[in-house]
Formats: sequence, structure tokens, C-alpha cells
Amino acid sequence: MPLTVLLVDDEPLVRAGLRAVLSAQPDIEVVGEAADGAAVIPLVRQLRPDLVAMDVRMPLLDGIEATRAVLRSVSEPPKILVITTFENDEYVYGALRAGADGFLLKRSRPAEIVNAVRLVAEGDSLLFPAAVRRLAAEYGNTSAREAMDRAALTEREADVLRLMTRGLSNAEIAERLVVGTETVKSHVSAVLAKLGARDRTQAVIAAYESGFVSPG
Amino acid sequence: MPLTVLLVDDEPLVRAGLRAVLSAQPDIEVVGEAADGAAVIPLVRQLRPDLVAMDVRMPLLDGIEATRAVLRSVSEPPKILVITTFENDEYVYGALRAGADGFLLKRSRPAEIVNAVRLVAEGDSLLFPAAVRRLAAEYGNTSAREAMDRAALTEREADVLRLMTRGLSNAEIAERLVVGTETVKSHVSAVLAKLGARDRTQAVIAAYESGFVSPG
DNA sequence: GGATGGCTCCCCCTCATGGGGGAGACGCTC
DNA sequence: GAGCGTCTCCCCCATGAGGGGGAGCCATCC
Repeated sequence: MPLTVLLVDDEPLVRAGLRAVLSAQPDIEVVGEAADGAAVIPLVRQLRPDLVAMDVRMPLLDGIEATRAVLRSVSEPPKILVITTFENDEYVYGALRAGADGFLLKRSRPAEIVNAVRLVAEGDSLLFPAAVRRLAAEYGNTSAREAMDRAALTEREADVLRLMTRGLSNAEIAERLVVGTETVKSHVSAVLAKLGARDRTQAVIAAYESGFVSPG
Repeated sequence: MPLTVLLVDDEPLVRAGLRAVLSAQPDIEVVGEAADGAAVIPLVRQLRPDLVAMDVRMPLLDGIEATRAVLRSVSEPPKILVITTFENDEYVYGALRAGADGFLLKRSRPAEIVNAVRLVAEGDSLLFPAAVRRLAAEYGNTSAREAMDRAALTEREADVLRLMTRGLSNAEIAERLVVGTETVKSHVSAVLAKLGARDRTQAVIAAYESGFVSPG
């Protein structure tokens, strides 16, 4: 059975784009659309989607209030993926506090969007790596490392990512961790998926941008 | 005899900060200040400093031209340490090509600033510290200055490295720069050689560690 | 003029990388 | 006990990446 998604955005163009990107996936089905937050609750009750992809800035009822309302009024609420244009959107922080499971930038590439939908639907939290640092700053007493944990990296995956940021190859990481190269490849693939990275270079960039590691 | 330093920066605040940091060292003496590049040459002739700490972006005469002018017009030129606010290094690489001996980010910690001044004054160069050391080790009796020259990126190579640090593939870089992928591969190979990196991931790491780019 | 260096593009080649599957062992929770 | 997640390892496969060559064009410098 496919992954069912409800789209909520006041811009028809954005909805059309998301529908095109997501419907192209065999395992994802867009079951409905809404143009504002007020229409979300009845649609969620009626359609029972696995995930709601929702803009944070909308008329009538914004993403924060809509998220809160959905979580209150539905017994088995869908996962909620908040969509935003800006990285440093204070609305995102509010939405995450209200219970959203992750957020995504509108300018993300299609592959990243699909990846984010799948990850959040599967229960992992997802924060766009470049924004983790800012969120960590906003949370104040929360460390960047803890914010990174919201991206659901396991201990071993974090070990692997750390060695990746030292420039090690898979074979060298395997030697360092005393495991097989196939194991390292599994972990690397998991890291790439969770960070929304296409290759290890992008993963290292995400690690620096997120504060997972710092220069010097 | 103390290490004599001439400060050149158009911002009085920066000069005051550098003076405070450097004067606190018993072996370093700040012998003069200048607010723009045009004032550098007469001051160098008059004061004969061991080292000039110079901002790259200045009115009238920028750091690149000032560096070139000093090296041309003085028989025994001082070491030149280029200071920059940004990791966006068009100017820095221009200055290094013009003959500067190293560069430093303004946001460096005081200890790093002092260290950089001492190192450059002693004849060591600061560029990509890790890469320079590797190159020096590889080429044995090669001086640090020669190693740095090898590590001085051309403009095009800097362009490529910058796009590498944004996670782009060779094909994407080629598209962005409107050249062929073979050309990009040539530049990438040159960048890897100059940075002492084995692959693009290590090059990106070197870029972050050196301040060529910075997170956020 | 010749030399140098940067930018461009081409060939061939090897191999690490990453995606697609799957599977067993272990420890945890329900 | 069953289920789940993590860690471990395996297969096949396509391809991007990087090394080692070479070459032409152009600007600058001597």
C-alpha cells in the first residue's frame, strides 16, 4: 500500500509542483489538497493520510495552528512535514514545538523532497541540515549535536560521519572501526539518506554547515 | 630585538584590536599604522617593519595592489600577512599571487592571530596549513614558501573549489561555468594537487579548515 | 621573438562510490 | 514469544571520480 500524502499550501503552483514530484514515485500517492489550514482537519479525518506536507505561512490558519489542531483533534494523527521558503523562519520553530515531525525548504531538489517525505513518514525526524545550526541557536540550551540527533543519526552513523569529515575513505573507516567495508557502505548510505545528501562530499558539507563538526 | 609590525586597515577599530592583541606579546612591537594602501609604501620605507598586517579591502589602494607595490619598491620587503573578513577569497588569492606570505581571517582568535604573525615573520607561510605541511613533507627540502606557491589557487581553480564546497558534481560545475566536464576535471585535479587532497571530499574539508569557506 | 602560465578540451584507464536488493545476530520493548 | 531497530555482512551493477597522458589558444613577460 502506498504512502498517502495530503498537500496544504495556499499557492496552487507549489501544490502542483509537490504533486508532480511526489506522484512520480510509485510508493507515494497524493490523496488530497488544501489551500489553507482551516480545511486541513476535515480532510485529514476524511482521507486519513500518512503524512501532511504543509506550508507554514498560510492565510486563515497558519502551519503552526494547523499542526496543533490536527494533533489535538485526530486520534491517530498523520506525520506532519512543514514546508517553508526561508531557512531562518521563526514559524518553523513554532511548528516544530507544536509537534511537526520535520521541515523542508521549498527550494530543495525533488530527490530531497521525496527523501524527506519518506523519512518523516517512516518516523524519522528531519531537519534541513543547513538550518539545524540556527535552530540549535534558537533553542538556546540545546546543542548543535542534539539538534543533529533530531535528524535521527544513530551512534554508529555518527561515528562514520565523523570519520567522513576527516577525509577517510570507506576502506579506511572500516579499518578504523574494525568492521567490513560493506558495513561502512551501509552506514554511509544511511547517513546520506538522513542528511539528504547525494554523496559523501555533500554529507561533509552538511556536517560543517550544521555544526556537527567545526573548523579548527 | 622585537618583531616589528605595521598595521594597515581602514577601520580604526580593527587596528586598535590588532594593536591590543599584538602589543600584549613581549616579542612583538607595533611600530605604525596606516588607514589605506596608499600610505603603506612611505611607512614601510621609514619604519622598516618585519611584517605588514594588511586588510585586503581598502579604499584608494587595496591589499593586492599595496602588496605588489611594496614588493616592487622596497629592496628588502617585509613579510606580508593579508587580513580579510570574508572567506570569499577573490581578493585574498589575488594578494597571495601578488606575493603576500599568508592570510588570516579577522574573526580568528587572538592566539591564532599572534601565531600567524610569528609564523609568517619567521618565513613560514599560512595558506592551507595542513596542505602546506603535507606538501613540504612530500617535497622534502622544499621551502614552505614554495609549497605555498604550489597551493596558490588560480581564479578558475578557486571558482571550481567554491562550487565543490556547495556540493556540486563535475557535470554541474561544468554547466554552471559554461565549460566542458573535461575542463572541470582538469581544474579539480589541479585543486586536489595544490591542496594535497586525495579526493573532492578532502578538498572541501581543507576549504572549511582553512577558512576558504565558512559554515553559515 | 621565445617562454611561461592559465584556460580549454580530448583520449584511455582503474576503481571507489553509491543504489538496489537481501540476510543473520543481537538487544530492546511489548 | 513476537516485533522492531541497530549493526553486521553479502551480492550485483552503473557511473562518477580521478590519474596520466597530450594539445591548442591566448595573454603576459622577458
